[in-house]
Amino acid sequence: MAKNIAKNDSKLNDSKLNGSEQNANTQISNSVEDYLKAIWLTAQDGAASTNALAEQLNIAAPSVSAMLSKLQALEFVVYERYKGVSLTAIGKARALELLRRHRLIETFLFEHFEYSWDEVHEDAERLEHAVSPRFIERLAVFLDHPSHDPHGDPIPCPDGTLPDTPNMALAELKAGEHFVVARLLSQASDVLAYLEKLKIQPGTQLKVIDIEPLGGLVHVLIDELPQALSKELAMIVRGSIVLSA
Amino acid sequence: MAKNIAKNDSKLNDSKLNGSEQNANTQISNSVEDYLKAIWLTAQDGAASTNALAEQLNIAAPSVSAMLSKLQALEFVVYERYKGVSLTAIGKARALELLRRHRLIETFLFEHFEYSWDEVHEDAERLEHAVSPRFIERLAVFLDHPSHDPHGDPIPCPDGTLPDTPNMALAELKAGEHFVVARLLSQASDVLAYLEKLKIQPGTQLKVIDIEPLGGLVHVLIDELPQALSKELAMIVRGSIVLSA
DNA sequence: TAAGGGCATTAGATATTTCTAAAATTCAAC
DNA sequence: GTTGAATTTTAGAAATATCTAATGCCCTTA
Repeated sequence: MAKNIAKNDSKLNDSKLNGSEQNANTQISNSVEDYLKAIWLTAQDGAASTNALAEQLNIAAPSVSAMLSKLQALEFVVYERYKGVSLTAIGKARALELLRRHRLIETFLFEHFEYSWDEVHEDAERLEHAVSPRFIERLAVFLDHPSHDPHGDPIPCPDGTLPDTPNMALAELKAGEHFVVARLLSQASDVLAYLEKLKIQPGTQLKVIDIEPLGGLVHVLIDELPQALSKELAMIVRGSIVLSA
Repeated sequence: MAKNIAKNDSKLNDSKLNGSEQNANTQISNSVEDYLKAIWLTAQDGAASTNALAEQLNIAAPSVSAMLSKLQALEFVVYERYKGVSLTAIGKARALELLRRHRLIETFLFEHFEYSWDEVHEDAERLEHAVSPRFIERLAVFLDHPSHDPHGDPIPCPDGTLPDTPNMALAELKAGEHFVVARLLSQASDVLAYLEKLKIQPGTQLKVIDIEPLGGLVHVLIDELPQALSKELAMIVRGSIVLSA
């Protein structure tokens, strides 16, 4: 079926797409959902490359190619061979809806089922495809409509907007500044576990003692204790400057 | 692949099954899980017919035939062409594990997410395939290890045993006897809604006023109010006799 | 501007689960 | 026992999503 689509594709092809109108509310497969989410996570509002998606999804690049043609036919993406792919309004809405499910589920597992920070992701990854709109609505009420998940990532609202999220990197601060951590830009469990050991989590307050000039090593004070973070690690710690100590 | 299996099958075929030992803990598909559960629900410890399974699963009979051959090869069932199918010990364990997931999830949705009695089933049907062992373990703790779900159905224990469940049919009582409802043997939402309207639910106490001799109509007293149930309906209301009023 | 490397796509195949239509089997009734 | 209806299975096909191997495209570098 990917072949047929690809053949129609060969010259110019915005004409006569088959599944035209009904895709705003159509039931879509887990795979399609995953691709849409991956495109959003990879490119936000820009264009994602096939290889980047293949890596994000852990799927071989040719499989991604075939699926992109299918998503194009479904009008979830705009895709030009060899040029990358980006989400249409409908595709983006679907991606954000899935992201909302994912992050609400993570929040629930973390707050009520005593999951550790790095355990939530893989379970949420499967549950997000299985929950109904009713479940998500009730879950949001149960959690009292949180705006951010345990990693500090914003939870998309039902209307498709994203809550504001402090996004300054710890690595960009200057000596003497005070900082409150809002978000950790990583899903890697070893990274999260390391940061947890340093007591760096959403809500943590810290002070920058000094920044090493060459490698960008960041010296901070957390709970009166001095700690050091590499520039790379300090780049994924996001938050905002605070004025008073 | 079903064809290959079927061909090997033709004469006698308990020899050289391929996936022999590892199926006790192997990851199995949603479909396979559903079939195992359906076999258990249809036949408990006996043998289920192809058509009965097809109806239970809402799948065409030939599809069921093919799948049964596959389940046989996986050693989850004992299956003889034209003779019906029954679960092996491994298959039964898998079925009960899924049933445990299903009923714990139903209990959760009912007790904490304000699902109505008849809403829980369809959501549980999808979630049961998506939850991890960790999730179920935490859920059981969260719910304080319930023995029965909102319908009064027993929740299998992790070791594969089933809690005792009062199982006398309301239709089998005699005039003057007192009864406490434990279980409603139906998943049909119209049936459940009707019984809810009559205030007949697990825990309800009632008294039998009279039983109509020909059609078996049952007259009962619930909360001082007289009600009448058909024999058919009174057959799915299960529970136990109580001595004191 | 020609070559080469890297990225992306086509080609061809496999696994899984399902369907409808047609053939086979079973079993009960005559 | 034979027949006929009901049940069950085989045959053949389709949809979905994935893979590896081979080819095609693009763009930088010389």
